[in-house]
Amino acid sequence: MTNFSLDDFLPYQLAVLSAQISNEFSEIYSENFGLTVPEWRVVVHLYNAGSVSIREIQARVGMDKSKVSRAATRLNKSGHITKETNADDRRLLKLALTTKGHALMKQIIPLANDFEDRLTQRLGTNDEPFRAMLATFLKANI
Amino acid sequence: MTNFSLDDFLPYQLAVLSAQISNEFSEIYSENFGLTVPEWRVVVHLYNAGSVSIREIQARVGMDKSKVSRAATRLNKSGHITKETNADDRRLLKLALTTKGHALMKQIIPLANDFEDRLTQRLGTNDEPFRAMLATFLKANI
DNA sequence: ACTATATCGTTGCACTTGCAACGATGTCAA
DNA sequence: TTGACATCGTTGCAAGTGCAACGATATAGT
Repeated sequence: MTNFSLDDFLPYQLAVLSAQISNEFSEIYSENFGLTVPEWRVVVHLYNAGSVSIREIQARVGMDKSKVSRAATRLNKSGHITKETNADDRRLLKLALTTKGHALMKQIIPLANDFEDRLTQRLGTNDEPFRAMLATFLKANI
Repeated sequence: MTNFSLDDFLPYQLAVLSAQISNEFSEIYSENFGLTVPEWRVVVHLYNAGSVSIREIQARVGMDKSKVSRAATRLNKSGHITKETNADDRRLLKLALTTKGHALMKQIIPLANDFEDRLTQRLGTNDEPFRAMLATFLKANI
């Protein structure tokens, strides 16, 4: 009789932990600002990267282009981002934050940092090595 | 101007890593045995726990009861598990692996262990502390 | 210039998901 | 026993998902 424990299985552990933390944080930007996870990711990337295409966001934050496209449509309708075609290559879009979108980020960032701080406290002294390993693992796999 | 890097944000890192590893592993049981993630979790838990209710699986593997219910229906139709009502409390079901379901697990477990070994190799010497922290974090949060 | 090929963002489709509502069953107090 | 309430598993529904196909645009070879 072969043994197998789901609790000790790394893919399962990661899925549970990731879902839990993601839900905790998404409550913050969902309840306060009505954002979904894909919308949050798009907005953050635009905040950092300025004016970029759908394709670049897709490659950068690991979401299917249809997901990015629909998130961008919603954000555009809600007035948080602009969508214009790139004159140099008219297949591409140029997405960018509006003033309203920028103001939104200014509000969310402190909340995100607070959340991150609370996570750090939960990890205690293990925080630094944990993050180091996460970074290493991510770098090796992407 | 406030700064914020998605790459260093723990919820994002965990989501990306978890999705990637989960996809890698799900290819194994999806392509070889046609299982979905919820089905895989149900089958594993039945393999470990014997005869249990939907409710217990829900609590144990962190899935909504409707998700467990639908996975159980599919597994029942494919002949991998049995569904009978619990005589002591007829609100409850008793789910259990069939011979076919058991044989399936016997095939998958070695593949799962192989996958876990390859993950361990990828983590290298960081494997043990990484898992220790994961376990601690999970225990503190569930 | 013209044709074949590639890339971009959108959309249709089938499927999954979470949530609420439901019927069925059990519990407990009056 | 009866009635109020709780719990179990299923199902309807709206929303989200990945994937493939599509039109529009760009590129490269001839």
